[in-house]
Amino acid sequence: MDYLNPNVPLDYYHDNCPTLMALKLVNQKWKLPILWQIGLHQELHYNQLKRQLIGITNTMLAKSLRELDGDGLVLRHQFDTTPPTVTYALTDQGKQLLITLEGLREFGEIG
Amino acid sequence: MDYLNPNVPLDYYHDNCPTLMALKLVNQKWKLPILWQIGLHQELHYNQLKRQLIGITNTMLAKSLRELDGDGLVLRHQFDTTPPTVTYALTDQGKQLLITLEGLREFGEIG
DNA sequence: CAGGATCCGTCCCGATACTG
DNA sequence: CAGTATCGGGACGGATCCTG
Repeated sequence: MDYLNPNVPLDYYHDNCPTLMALKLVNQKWKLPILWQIGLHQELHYNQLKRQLIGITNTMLAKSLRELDGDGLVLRHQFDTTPPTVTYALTDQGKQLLITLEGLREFGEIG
Repeated sequence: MDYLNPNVPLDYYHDNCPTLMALKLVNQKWKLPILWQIGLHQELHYNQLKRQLIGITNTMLAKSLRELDGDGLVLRHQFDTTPPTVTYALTDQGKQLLITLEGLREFGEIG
């Protein structure tokens, strides 16, 4: 709780504070639901995933998955068949993040 | 981890899932820093708070404080003097939320 | 001292259409 | 099957100025 120094602008912390960095990983509409679904099924194909997430568009799903992959939360497995097959699974980090966020769930239920 | 039902659109969960609700409380640029600062000092005047948060504008600080108050995370104490004096403190919920988010800090440090 | 009002740029997100 | 390309609206955040 000692992240803020009066002489440093906030943007510095947004790029360095671990808590804010962790929050940024899931601060987009579909990211957490995507992580939940993958965690729930261990491994999912792109279209399987899309069917679970009612209302999501290809644009958002593909973009979110790319970012989650880049952030090391999900693992993309591509099989070079025709038609192509891709599956997504959680990394250990992704699993750890979901576990950590369970703490928030209890809070939300109280409030 | 069983929040998502294939037959229900996501917006429903955004308004009902405790985890997403808890996340929404702090999913704005200055909210968490504001909570940290108040928690750090127990109680702060508006301008004291503003001086700690380098770069924040009156618009954002006042708006964030109003919302945090409305969400039950901070407590606004107004003294009808001239000039007016207002102090902000954390509610028990606000304190609890900060404690919970400490879990995220550990995660961010690993990643 | 503690804000409110207004304007404005940016980025998130959705809709639609197309592809190796 | 698993995406990409493009367009557009709306919310979020910042800048500036004003006030009881």
